[in-house]
Amino acid sequence: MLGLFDKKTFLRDIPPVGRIFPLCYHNSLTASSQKLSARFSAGLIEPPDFRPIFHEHGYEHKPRPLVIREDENRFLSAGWGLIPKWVKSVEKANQMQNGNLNAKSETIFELPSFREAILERRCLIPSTGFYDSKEVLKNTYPYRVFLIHEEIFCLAGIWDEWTNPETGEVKKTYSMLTTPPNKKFSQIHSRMPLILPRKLEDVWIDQSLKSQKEIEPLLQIYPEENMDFYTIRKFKTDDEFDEDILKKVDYPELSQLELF
DNA sequence: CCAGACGTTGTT
DNA sequence: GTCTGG
DNA sequence: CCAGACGTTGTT
DNA sequence: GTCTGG
Repeated sequence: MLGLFDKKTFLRDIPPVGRIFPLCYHNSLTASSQKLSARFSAGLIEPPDFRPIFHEHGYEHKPRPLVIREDENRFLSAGWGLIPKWVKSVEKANQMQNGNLNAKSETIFELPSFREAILERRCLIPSTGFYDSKEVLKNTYPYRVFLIHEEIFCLAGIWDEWTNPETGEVKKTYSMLTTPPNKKFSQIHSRMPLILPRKLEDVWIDQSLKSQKEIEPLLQIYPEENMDFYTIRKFKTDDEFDEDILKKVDYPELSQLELF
């Protein structure tokens, strides 16, 4: 039974321990900087070389514009995946960044990585649609998800600043909050980004809110009525500026499966 | 006290 | 930085 | 992005 | 080489 024969059979027949499942980590921001400035009443966009992003992939950690409030709104350039300021090594920082693409809204006030940021450093993550994949029979089908009545909307984020102990470089990073899905979204995924109703955008980045009691009521599951989605082509690497990711693509076998 | 973790996802 | 486990 | 896997058999 | 998972 045991011995030479058969480690691999054993591993395959038992659910893999620690198997990791997909997170929410594909986004887009296809608006021009003029449009973004107008939408958020903020000048000079950061990063200064911003151009519309058709497919942003979280594990690339590329700086992109967020919106924060100081005296007035302003853009802040940060990379996806929050590195807490207390992380001591570059190696740990990289690991941590990969693990912190999302922050679960249900536990965000307790966890060491997030509890200070949720009280003090909330940000808007402007988006023109995010992407998520549905898994069916071991295949993945990517979807574009968007709001029917709002070309540009905001996902809830928190951010932090970390100093690289080797180079002294200061890095700004952020996490995207997640919630359970609404009924419609649960067709494709079990977790959903926290979409902020437009009326709550100002409140979210209001720095005078500093307690769990005030902030917790903002962590709501976005209602499905204003959301829609459709299937798109599979993701590729280096397709950040490839606008055909926006196009609807049908998967006949998926439509077949959905009949049952 | 010191060392090590600090996170996300879902349940074949 | 702060908490947990040994 | 990077790291790691990448296969076969039959069915309690 | 290419795909998947994190």
